[in-house]
Amino acid sequence: MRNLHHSRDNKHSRCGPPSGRMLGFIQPWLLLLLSEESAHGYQLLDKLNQNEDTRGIDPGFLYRTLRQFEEDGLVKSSWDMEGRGPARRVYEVTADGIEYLHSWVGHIRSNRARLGRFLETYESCFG
Amino acid sequence: MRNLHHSRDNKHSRCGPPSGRMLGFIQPWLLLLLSEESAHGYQLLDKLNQNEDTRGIDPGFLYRTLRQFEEDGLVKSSWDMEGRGPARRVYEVTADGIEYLHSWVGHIRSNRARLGRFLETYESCFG
DNA sequence: TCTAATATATGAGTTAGTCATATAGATGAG
DNA sequence: CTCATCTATATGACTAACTCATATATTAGA
Repeated sequence: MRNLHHSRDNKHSRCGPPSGRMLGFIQPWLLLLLSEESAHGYQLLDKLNQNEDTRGIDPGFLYRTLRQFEEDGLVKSSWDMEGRGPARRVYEVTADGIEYLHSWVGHIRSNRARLGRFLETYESCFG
Repeated sequence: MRNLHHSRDNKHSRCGPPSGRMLGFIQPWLLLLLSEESAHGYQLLDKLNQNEDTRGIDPGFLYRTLRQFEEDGLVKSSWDMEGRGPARRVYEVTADGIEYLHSWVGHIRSNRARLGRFLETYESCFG
């Protein structure tokens, strides 16, 4: 054991200690936020940081993800030169993006159910 | 878009399409199964393949994970030479392993809750 | 004796996400 | 005016967590 109890001071282990964020969790949030209203990266970064569940995302990851979304046709972007500060690249979700979000939600539901089944088995063994 | 709807025929995308397994999901199952009863790798592989939620795991990954668990003190192993076929390395969970499983479950619960909160937000926007 | 099942293991590659850092325009303090 | 800071986007290098392919050895059965 040693440091394994505590999340991040553990350099050698490859067995995925209970810490860190779930993978592939930010992306559906991005599409969902963009479904509510179009926004630029920095704005999305702000919104994600206001939600405890999505806090602390790496900006580099966010911007790259948005560009990838655009390459995949899930969003499209345009420059907003108005207002103060440097130009913003404003993202808008496409019909494909919304469709994709819907299918993503299906997988989220089934993953949630899977976690539930694990917990049931756990509880029938302990507690 | 294009192939993005369908899980795996998608070479370029980095945005995590709704497909594939959740990361870090097999490991708590391993500790849980070993809490129920000690077993060797091949046996665990069998049990995982009988559960739809954990089916299809890579044997190499399983064996490496078990060795890592042992290095971290979560399990301990001994050789079983009896019976037919080649020798089996039998794993037994340790007290640390069980403690670790409990803390893992805490994170699983909170991840499940997070998915729930995402779905709530999604449903308040669509459906 | 050849094939298949049981059993464990390693090397190489991929993917997703992190960390560090670069760049640049706008704004306010002194 | 100029320097620091905020806003905003972006890239390079790295790492962690798997996946894929393959190696190896023992035993059982056709």
